[in-house]
Amino acid sequence: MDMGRLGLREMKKQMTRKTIADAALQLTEEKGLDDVTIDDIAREAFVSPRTFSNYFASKEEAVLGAFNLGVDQVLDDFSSRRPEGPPLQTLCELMYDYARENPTQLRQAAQVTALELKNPSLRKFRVEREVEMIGQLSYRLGECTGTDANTDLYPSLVAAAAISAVSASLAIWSLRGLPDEDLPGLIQDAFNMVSDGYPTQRRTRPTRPLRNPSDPPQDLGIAADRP
Amino acid sequence: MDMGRLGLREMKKQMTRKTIADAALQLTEEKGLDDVTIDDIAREAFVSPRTFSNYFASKEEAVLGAFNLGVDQVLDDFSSRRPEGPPLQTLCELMYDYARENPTQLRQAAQVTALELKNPSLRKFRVEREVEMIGQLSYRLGECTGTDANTDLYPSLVAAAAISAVSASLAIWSLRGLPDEDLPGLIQDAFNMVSDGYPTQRRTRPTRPLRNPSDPPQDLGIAADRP
DNA sequence: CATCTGTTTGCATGGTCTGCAAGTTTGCAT
DNA sequence: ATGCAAACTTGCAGACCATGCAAACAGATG
Repeated sequence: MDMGRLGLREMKKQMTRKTIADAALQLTEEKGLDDVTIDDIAREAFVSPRTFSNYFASKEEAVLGAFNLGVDQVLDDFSSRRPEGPPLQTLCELMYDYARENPTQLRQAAQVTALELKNPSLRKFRVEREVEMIGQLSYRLGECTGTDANTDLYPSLVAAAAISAVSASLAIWSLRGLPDEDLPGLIQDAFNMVSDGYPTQRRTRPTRPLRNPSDPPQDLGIAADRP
Repeated sequence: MDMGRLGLREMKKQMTRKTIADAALQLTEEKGLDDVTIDDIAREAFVSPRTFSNYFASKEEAVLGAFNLGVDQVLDDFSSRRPEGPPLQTLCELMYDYARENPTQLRQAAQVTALELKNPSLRKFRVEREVEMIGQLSYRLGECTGTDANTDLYPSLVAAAAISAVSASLAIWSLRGLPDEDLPGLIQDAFNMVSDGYPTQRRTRPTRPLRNPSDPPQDLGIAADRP
């Protein structure tokens, strides 16, 4: 039997996980993470403190668990693609599409930035996740470009550049107050800047318009093949 | 009075700090950080556990404290410079010079990578430091290029690119076994790759020779002004 | 020397993490 | 349905960690 794709057991587990994560997030927003104990979170989520530890290794992981960044999914998409064209361009397209199609998750991701301002202990954990992503992406880039991520600079640098592009876009978007529909444009700008070699002092397109005909974002990647 | 630039009190403090950090490092290499307690480190350093906590907030900080990366110094140098030329080129020059002049400290920095393989809990703390550096650098870049790091992508992206270049160089250098005199070349390669927009599949120059006349590293930054 | 300040230390407290064993729920096959 | 096995929850215990406080101590200063 298939039990609707997922056994009752697994369903409950996912639900418990989400309940705990949400409780952690809510309490953190209320009182600040430093004034929240694992016992508080467990009580709020109707589980024992011991069970909390079965799901998350720390308060911080729980809070971050409330955000399903979904970027992993993009990385999976990238991994399953046939290598064609400059990796940065592919990644930009994937991220751009993802940002347009999943505004909610991206909005959540950007909220982490705000949380971090009031709860600095979260930072370690978020950036560790980012570095983890860079590692995976770097490995995959090595595979599909025929370079060795352990020997060659190329995969690590490209991976780091791509993740920074997204990360920086989210940060700025957050500081701008999360204006609707702005993020995909920011992401494209970031990738363009990266693959153009960081042209000096070119300013980021202001909040609006999203599309500026005189500065077409489609020029992406052309710089990536120049010797 | 000046007491030879530094009072006895301050001298002792620095010495205690270093003693603790060294003890932390040694024990970590012996037994692995997970099997080392703060009490162990304190005993090894002839201080009370309470004093350990006066100096470091955690075991991990203590271990990292044994490495004086000195990159902060480079950032200070950068901050005190008159803005001229593309920032990435300036940063490359500074880092290149620093790498040539301070092989010991760079070697130490690269050793952190090795430590991380056996002690994953260190990672969080190291990358947090890196992100901290990106933040500072980004702020300074905003200042000296007339852009706002809170609004504009440019400063954050350049800062992230520069730090990744160094970080990736160190990682690969470490994996290659820290061959003498290789690092400055790697750093230049990394910065070149960054400021050329990550040309696809260009392979990193092999371990030797350090200087390859047919691939002059002096072409740095020329891509940074192309519109 | 006398005093003032900053450091070390022990102690106490509250919080976190992990293993273990007992009890409960779910999955699955009969 | 019934029963068994695997997985999950929970309480408890033990080790570790972080921090405030106050007393003792040592360097600085005049």
